[in-house]
Amino acid sequence: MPAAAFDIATSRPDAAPEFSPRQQVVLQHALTLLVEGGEKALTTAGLARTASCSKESLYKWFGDRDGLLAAVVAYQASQVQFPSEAGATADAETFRAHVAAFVEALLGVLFSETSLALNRLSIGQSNTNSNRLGQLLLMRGKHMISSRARTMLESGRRHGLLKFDKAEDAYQVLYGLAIRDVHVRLLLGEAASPAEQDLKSQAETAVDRFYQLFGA
Amino acid sequence: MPAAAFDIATSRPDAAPEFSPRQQVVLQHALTLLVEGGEKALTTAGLARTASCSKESLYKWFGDRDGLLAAVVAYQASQVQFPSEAGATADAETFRAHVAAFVEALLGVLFSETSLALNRLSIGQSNTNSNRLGQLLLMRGKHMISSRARTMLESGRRHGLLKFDKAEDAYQVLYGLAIRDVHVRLLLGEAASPAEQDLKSQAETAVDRFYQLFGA
DNA sequence: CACAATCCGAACCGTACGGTACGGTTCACC
DNA sequence: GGTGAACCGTACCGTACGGTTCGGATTGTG
Repeated sequence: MPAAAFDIATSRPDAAPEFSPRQQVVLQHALTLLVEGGEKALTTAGLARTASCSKESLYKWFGDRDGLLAAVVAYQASQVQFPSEAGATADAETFRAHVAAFVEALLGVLFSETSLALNRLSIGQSNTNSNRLGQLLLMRGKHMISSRARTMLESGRRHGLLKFDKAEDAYQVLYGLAIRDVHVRLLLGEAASPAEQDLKSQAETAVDRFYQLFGA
Repeated sequence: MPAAAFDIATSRPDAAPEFSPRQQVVLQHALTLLVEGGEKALTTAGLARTASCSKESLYKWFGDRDGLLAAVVAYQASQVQFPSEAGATADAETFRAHVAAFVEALLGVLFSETSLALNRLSIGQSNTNSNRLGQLLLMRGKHMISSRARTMLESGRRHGLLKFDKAEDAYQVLYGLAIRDVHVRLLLGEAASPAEQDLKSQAETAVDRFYQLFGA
């Protein structure tokens, strides 16, 4: 493996890769290409042309094509921000609103074109390359979010607002209630129905049902 | 488009493609290659060698590579069987068991390596080729199953065992409770946890929660 | 100005794979 | 036995793309 390749195994999950501004611009172009045309649209020559850089620079910065793909995933993951635990769980009403906001943000991220494109990319590669991309996406994306969610839910349990045994299970149910099969259908290229595009009400319904199951 | 290509647009969703026995053997080999190595492992030359047929025959039967992929999806879809509505909803107990069995079968299909491989393939191609594979998989797979599920749930409602407004919504919730994010995690290459491999108890828990939400 | 580093643009190479052509074999049917 | 269709195996072609190399332009530094 080239020394300049973006190394996943040794990089800490929370260590920002810190791409240079120029590199970030290039990665943004790569992301655009990916969103528009899928993986086969992201060729080294095409990216070099689009981003007005040389292939030499691409290989210098990212090692090889796989390194480039990994960098794109890492870059996008670093761009995604979640509303942080604003205020330590005041009353029941605001906590519930907090959960709903979390779910809405989750839907917003998962249903965005960029997230879909990266998931498609990682899934398409998941049985090659010892599956580096899938691991990266899971670590930087899903596991990150799920740990955030667990602390939120456990905070609700501490305050007697929720009741469950394992936070992980509760989160999984919340996820299932919110996402259902919409994610996979979008990944497969189906368009979201109008109702499914109304993230706010989708989140509300999911939280309603979640409280029916886990409300104290 | 070659005349011999497997045509999706005009084929009825429920019309069996009726591949010849020889072709089915070849498609089975293709499926094996796909499961083992993903899309890039399924080359026309490789399939010809593995299945002991000539590339000329492949192109004669399936038109081109896309036609081959479509044929693989259609073939596998035709292989999947679901337990049919056995007996028209006797008592509450057996109906609930029926629902649980349905969910367990659903989990069994979605988590199988072949289903995962085909979903990975279709998702990977979903932003090319005007997305033929995704459409096919959705029509032959998900929509097929969901219509089956809706009639089952509506039967339960008619007998006063369930309560919901729209069967589609109820099914989506049942799906979400059962699948949660496991499907996507498997698609990304993560291994299922031991608990997630116990389909029967997973299905039971999901049905429990479903009844908490929609039981009459 | 001299020097080094960086990077762009373009040309180039090797390879893998989709698709085609063709000779030879089997087999059903007359 | 003769004929034709279906098919196998293999060789072949064109192309697209990953990766490398190189000349020249730009920029920064003492």
